[in-house]
Amino acid sequence: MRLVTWNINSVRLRAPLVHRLVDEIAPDVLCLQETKVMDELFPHDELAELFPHRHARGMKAYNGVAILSRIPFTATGGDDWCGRSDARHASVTFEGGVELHDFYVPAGGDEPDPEINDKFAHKLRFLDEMTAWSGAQANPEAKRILVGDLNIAPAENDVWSHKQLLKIVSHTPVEVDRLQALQASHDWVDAVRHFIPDSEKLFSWWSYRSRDWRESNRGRRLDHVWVTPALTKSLKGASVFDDARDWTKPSDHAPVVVDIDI
DNA sequence: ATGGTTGCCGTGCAA
Repeated sequence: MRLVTWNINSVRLRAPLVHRLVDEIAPDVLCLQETKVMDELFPHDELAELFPHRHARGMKAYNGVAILSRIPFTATGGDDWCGRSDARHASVTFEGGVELHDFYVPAGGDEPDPEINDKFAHKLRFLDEMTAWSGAQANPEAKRILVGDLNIAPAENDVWSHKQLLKIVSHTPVEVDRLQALQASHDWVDAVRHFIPDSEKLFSWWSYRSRDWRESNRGRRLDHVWVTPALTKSLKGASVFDDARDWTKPSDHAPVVVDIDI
């Protein structure tokens, strides 16, 4: 299974780019975030030929996640978090029992202080709820995959400058601690760092606000693919498809690709 | 220290 996660930043605007993605790297399963469309308006017609199986949870203008697949699923779901119905989680189960969870974690605003920034407080609460959820079902036999835009770049080489980003939301110690607690709660394995060493800079997002994203390369690794230990031996490869960041009218995120024997 | 860009919607807000 070739699994791809991509913050597409409007699935209606960029449905043509999904076609190009399929032409170039042929995902079997594509997990999207920031679809920015309510379910009634999801562009099923444009995507049905590429992905006959689709599960979308969206809302108007903001957030929204979707799982598109060539492989059938046997169940679909998705929870609400922090008491809000803001379409940040979708899940499916494949034959054989492998669960896939697609998340869009709140970005958290600009000010990294939960006392004065409600959006940052929401982000921390969201991560705490995810950790409780993940830990409650932890089981060494379980075959689960967690992907998405987690809006945190945890390691020094997940950002262009560790020192300069320590007080920038997405790389502050308080968020990184929360993400590590989530990861520890089910012994989640980072499928991308499983193949690409920690010593290597690796990013999946580059701001629109730079003249030449590749030349300045001020990126962050915000998009992640994790698997439970029972799936570690099934991992076959991982990469960031940064070519897509150069496409016409690109998303500011690049697709993250993981190959798994399932 | 500042501003830089994008999408959706409606001319502001979130990223």
